[in-house]
Amino acid sequence: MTPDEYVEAVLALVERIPPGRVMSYGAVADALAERSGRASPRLVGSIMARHGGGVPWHRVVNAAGRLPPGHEREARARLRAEGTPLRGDKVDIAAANWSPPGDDRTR
DNA sequence: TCCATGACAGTTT
DNA sequence: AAAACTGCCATGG
Repeated sequence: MTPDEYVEAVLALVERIPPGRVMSYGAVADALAERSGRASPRLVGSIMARHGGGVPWHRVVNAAGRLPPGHEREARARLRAEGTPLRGDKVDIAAANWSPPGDDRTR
């Protein structure tokens, strides 16, 4: 799989995240690992930083529910507008965690 | 080609 | 419970 397609797959998955829900970078990487065979949370993060400009990146947070550095304010505002379960300035992962349809592991 | 860096995660101290 | 350390894989210099 070429890097470009990998990026495309990540963006596609992020776009599929329904409003009010979020996914951790690790979850995205894991879901993608089944198709690409290789993935790491860092990669997803890097990809989002470089190509995340056209997708709801605010629906992707790190495992701690922490918002991306430099965009915390914006992400917080958007998440709150979408009804995402927020715990202070973080996302309530336990309640907002989402997995893509077709992924049997969490089902 | 090798070294350093990065919207992260999981484990151990 | 919080902080620090190590592991991950691809990209940039």
